[in-house]
Amino acid sequence: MTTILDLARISGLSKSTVSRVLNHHPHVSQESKEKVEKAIQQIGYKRNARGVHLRKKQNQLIGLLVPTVDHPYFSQLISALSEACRQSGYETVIYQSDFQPSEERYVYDKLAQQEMDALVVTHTLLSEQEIKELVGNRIVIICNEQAPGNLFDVFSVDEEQAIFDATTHLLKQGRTRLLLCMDYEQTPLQQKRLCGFKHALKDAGITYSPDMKRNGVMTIDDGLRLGDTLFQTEDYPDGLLTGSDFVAMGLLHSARKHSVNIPTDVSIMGFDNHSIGRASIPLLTTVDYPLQTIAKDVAKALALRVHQNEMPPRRKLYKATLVIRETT
Amino acid sequence: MTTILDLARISGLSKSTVSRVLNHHPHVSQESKEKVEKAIQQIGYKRNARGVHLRKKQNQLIGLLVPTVDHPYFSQLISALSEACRQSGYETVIYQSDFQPSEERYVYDKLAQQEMDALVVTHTLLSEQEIKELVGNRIVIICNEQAPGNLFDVFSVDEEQAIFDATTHLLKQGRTRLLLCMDYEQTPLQQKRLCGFKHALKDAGITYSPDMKRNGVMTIDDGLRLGDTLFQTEDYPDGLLTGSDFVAMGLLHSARKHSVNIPTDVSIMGFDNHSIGRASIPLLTTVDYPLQTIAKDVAKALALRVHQNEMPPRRKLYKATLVIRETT
DNA sequence: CTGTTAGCGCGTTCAG
DNA sequence: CTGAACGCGCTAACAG
Repeated sequence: MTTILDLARISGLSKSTVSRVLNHHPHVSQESKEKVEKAIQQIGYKRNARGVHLRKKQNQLIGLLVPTVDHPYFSQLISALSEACRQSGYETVIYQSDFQPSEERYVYDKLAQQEMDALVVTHTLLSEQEIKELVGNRIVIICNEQAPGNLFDVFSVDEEQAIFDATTHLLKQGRTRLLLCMDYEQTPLQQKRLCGFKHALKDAGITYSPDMKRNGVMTIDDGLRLGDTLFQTEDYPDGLLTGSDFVAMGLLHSARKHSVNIPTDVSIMGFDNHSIGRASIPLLTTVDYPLQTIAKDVAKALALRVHQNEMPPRRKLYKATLVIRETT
Repeated sequence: MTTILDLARISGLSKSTVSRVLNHHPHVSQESKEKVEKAIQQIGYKRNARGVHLRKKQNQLIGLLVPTVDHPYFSQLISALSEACRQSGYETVIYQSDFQPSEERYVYDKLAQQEMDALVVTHTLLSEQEIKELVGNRIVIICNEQAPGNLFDVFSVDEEQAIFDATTHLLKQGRTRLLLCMDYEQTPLQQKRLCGFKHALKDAGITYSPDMKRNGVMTIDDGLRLGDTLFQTEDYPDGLLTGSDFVAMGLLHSARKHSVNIPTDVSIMGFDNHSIGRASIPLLTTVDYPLQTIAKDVAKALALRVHQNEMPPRRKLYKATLVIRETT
């Protein structure tokens, strides 16, 4: 491998002048520039990023913590965030926690060890305090996960309102025996959703009971299984609220298999506004949120903090909207 | 930020002994270990990865080049590859080329500049020679993209055979007016598929004509649009081969909308064996391949080459299998 | 078992 | 406008 020292020798200039040319500094003579350019061509020089990273104490890398990439919600999020970061000059490294706190801690440790300039957290089982303790003064931004925002910037959808609206929509159609499908109940996000759900029920004068929620439902297959359990009984719910369009697709399929008519017998509400909802029969009612906008705001905040991290944490909520189609 | 020099001062040892403790070298006294451990606790030392990377000329980072992450095939691939790499001690940074050669070149340049230890290419518009020219002796592995394998390791599904089998399956059911849906025809992978398609047709005594293929079909919405075009005419094809289960879902939906019966009027073949195919009506016939196995083999090859890159390139083909359900 | 010494490749003062 | 010198934080000979 060749270095800027080789360039210096060949061009007859010093290391520093070569560096200046490489970094397009303003005050270098045209002559020097040309000499260096020629030397670069001559020996096929390639800059060594690792030297730069050490010297500049930056590596233009953003960590992205997700539970799993193989889920339409997270793959959309990764796509948007990754693109937005790249536009701000940062590449994205993916960390999958697989819902394990131990894996999460591992990632925070990587951040503390400066494997990346900042970390975007999209799902966590730890509290802000716990995270803070692990990462110290390094940069963390929380995206679409519920958190108080006392210690870190938080950009997220108002999940409570989203589920409130969705629930209210079902209630207005006369549905009363509702079921809320969640993935991991103990996460703050799911707690918020449960809150919105209870709130809407209360407003409608319906008393909430714990069997109106279901835990561990996240994939198409989960939806299929849940539907098969539900629809083989006689007193299945008449309104199903899911946390993902894919779960809704599973439920829809199962309903049809059991000759349960959608939406006559049961209403189904998706979540995420994935394109699959435009190819389902009947077309899927779902919840949409401004993912692109969120991603851009996160990338902006990231760039800002990398440069200057002494601001107090910010918090921004985004409004979700119902996309009413045929399953409700 | 504290450094190993601080640890050395506090523990009364030298930099090197501290480094040895940190890296769990065999020959260090219990006493030294304890001194260093104590110093670490005392000042809350965290290793600076960037120093290590420069010194070791490695950063335990694997690039993963995909056209887009927001596609079920690629998000599955990323998930599997990312997990397999992590098990080999490598993290994964995602590069989305968005089907732009310019973006691709940008990534190869990053590799040449040692932003990562190696690159896994899952889709490319450049030839092996062109890539080689850009990356020099740095490590590239091609995964599930067709390539001769003269210059790089190639691990991929036998796409030609896969489409040959799928086509033959349709032909055996008496389908004769077939249509092959592809994304970007000019990629080597699509060329291989087209090959398998033609081959099967020839074996059945059917002459291939260019209107038996369709370009630019990749998403659910593409499938919906294509179906709407197809099914509004009278002489639509009676066998549809797709490159993705999602495209198949779009076609399926459109068929139903136009009162075209599946599989009576038209057979539809998916690709990828995504779980969505288990929630479609009718259940989707599709093509399955051993993604986990491929990912593990890629990760192994990666680790091998990082350590010793002087082997000749290897090539391994994996067999795809038909999953026959109800749409054919 | 430990300390000394030398870089890894680069950007950036500070003089001139 | 340019060069000399320094150091980012760490590992790895080599000698003892």
